[in-house]
Amino acid sequence: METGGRAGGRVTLATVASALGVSRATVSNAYNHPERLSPRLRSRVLRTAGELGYAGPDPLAATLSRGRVNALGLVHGAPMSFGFSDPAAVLFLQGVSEVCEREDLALVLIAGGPDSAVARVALVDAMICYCDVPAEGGLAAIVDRGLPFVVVDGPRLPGAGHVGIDDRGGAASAARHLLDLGHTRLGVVAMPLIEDEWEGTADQDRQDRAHYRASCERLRGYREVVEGAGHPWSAVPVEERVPYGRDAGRRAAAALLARRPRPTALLAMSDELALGAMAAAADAGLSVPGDVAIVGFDDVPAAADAHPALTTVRQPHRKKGRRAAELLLRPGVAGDEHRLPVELVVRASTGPPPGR
Amino acid sequence: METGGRAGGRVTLATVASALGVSRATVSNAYNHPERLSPRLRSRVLRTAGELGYAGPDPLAATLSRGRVNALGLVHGAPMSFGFSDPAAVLFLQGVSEVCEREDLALVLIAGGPDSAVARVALVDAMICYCDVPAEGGLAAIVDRGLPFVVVDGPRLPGAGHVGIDDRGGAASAARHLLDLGHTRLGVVAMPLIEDEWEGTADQDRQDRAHYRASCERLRGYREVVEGAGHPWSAVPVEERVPYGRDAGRRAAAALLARRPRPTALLAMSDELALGAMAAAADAGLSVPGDVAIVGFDDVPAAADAHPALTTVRQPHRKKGRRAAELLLRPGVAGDEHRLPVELVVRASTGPPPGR
DNA sequence: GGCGCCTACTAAACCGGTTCAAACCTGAGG
DNA sequence: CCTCAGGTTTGAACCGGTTTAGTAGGCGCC
Repeated sequence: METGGRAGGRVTLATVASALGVSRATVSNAYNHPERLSPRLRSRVLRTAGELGYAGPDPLAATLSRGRVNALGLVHGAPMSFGFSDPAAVLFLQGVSEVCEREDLALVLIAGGPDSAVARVALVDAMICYCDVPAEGGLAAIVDRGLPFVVVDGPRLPGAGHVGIDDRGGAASAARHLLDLGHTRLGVVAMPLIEDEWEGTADQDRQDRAHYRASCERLRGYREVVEGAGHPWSAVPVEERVPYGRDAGRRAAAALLARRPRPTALLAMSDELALGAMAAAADAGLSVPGDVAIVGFDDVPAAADAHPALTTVRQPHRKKGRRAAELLLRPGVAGDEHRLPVELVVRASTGPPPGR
Repeated sequence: METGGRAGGRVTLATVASALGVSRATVSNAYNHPERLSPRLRSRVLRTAGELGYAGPDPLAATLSRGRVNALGLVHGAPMSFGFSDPAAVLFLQGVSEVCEREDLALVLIAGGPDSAVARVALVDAMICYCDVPAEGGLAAIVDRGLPFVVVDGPRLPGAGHVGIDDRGGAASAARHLLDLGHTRLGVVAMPLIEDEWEGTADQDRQDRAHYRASCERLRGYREVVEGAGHPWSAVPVEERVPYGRDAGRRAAAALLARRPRPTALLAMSDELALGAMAAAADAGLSVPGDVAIVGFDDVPAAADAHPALTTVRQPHRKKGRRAAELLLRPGVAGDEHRLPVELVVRASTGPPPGR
């Protein structure tokens, strides 16, 4: 029976082996290669193990021998709890976890970015970097460990897989939609451009120094369309707030809507920001899309449920998660690039500018 | 010249040691106990390691020696992706991850329940069981491994920590709120009671066989109040749907609202179900709370954002997550029970019954 | 000059398994 | 009687580190 601490140390495979007078290899085989044992001996081994309170080979030791952990790592940027507060991230996680589940893998969440102490020692076979990766080798710890990895939404790195979307094209389609409706006074509700926690109106210099790839690309998409239509980009205010949640969107939009002349349309870099912007419009007593049109990015579930339903750029978050995980399971496929499609989804939050 | 290391082989601590003509212990110390080395030798070790492409001690091997993984396991019930689609679960995860982050631990997500292959071999120091645990030893795999664990919202198990809420009391306060408003014809939008994927109106027999602890308790809370007020429980239809998402709530509520006489108030066992029920009310052309009052359970963020804002029972999801994780960090505290408070939050989705 | 003490380093045991080549049976075929 | 085949079982190397007890040498102290 199981009593508390058994004197004489822990019960290991060796304990069982010597209790039976067989070799350790045999006990190991009883668990891992039943067919190599006579059924009779095998059942003796298992019974004795049971009596001794041996729960089977220690996973850690087995892992060391085998060299395979059966776990995928997922590296988040700063606050990990953040990864859960962003609906887009949650969808991504869902996608990753679907694959993990199908393949019987554990999913190891790692906070603090790719250079954190945790990332350096986490027990995984491969890593997914779902965080903004500074192009100049912020991944040293992971690369040095020799782990295969894929970068999501980040820069394309040699030797690593890559999954992303056409951020620029998606942003461009959002901007084009507004211009097509006749808007000329636009404002941008921006995600952070640089990791300095700064808030305010990002001038051209700051925009040029933008670091985060997704922010960069989306900004560039907006800009290309605006300038392509013959409007000066300098007339489009870019309000940056941190972090990138709903409240940030609300504050950024409040600032934009307080401008005179007031923008007639807002380009938000994410749905969360857009949803915050809708709240800001309500705060200001403005109707959407009557007084101000708002378009988001992501198409999270809340976008369709919003009042009015949010026009946005759909990207396949779950599929991104699945693809990232699958990339790591097929050896040799790392190095591949996967760019998933985006699509403008026109709903009720956009319409022609007032007075037109 | 690398006489010590075998050509073609991997660079290990031994490779570095023999390249330098020092012992392995010394190299190990260079990384783990710098103060035990002369600075000069240490820098020689580090430099040589760098030249040889040695990235530092292998985390897996180090873990085997040390006996500590620095990771917490989180066991989910069936589809893990589910854990992410339920907003309450996401909040819980956030709580757990906050602690993990603070303590520099990885968070290992494990699908398939506590008896899955993954749970059996996952590399963790302790487990959080965030899934419905059959009271009769469905946790054998984890118990056998000797891992400390806490059960969340499940049965109280000997030797394990426990975190939960007063489900019965919370449910009771919701029911009492409706009765106080004057409602007499109630309906229950239920989470699954038994793990058989069944759908329909749960009769008394099925209610008695209910397995899932939270469902049981909430049901009992409703019932006690209803009967305490002198109404027959048999007159209260309990509609069970699976899974426990918004769509399930919508279908269950549709069935309830199609009854004649129609219930004037719905008790939903979760906010997701309640939100689905609100959609069903809209489908039926009924106003909330004018024609039908709806009360949820959980107080997820979407509850406050709903139209009308949802009356519900608040439970501290994040705190539950934090508490569960913290319980595992303090040795010897396992075995403790933590019952967190709930609180009725009255919003706009409840009011007096029509014609009163 | 003997003694204790400190620093810098090492040898060897240990963590708990997996695996591969070789040894050991046992029975069939020649 | 010998050989060969085939299924069982084992010895020993290996996975890649950490750690403890202990040694060698240098130094101050009386």
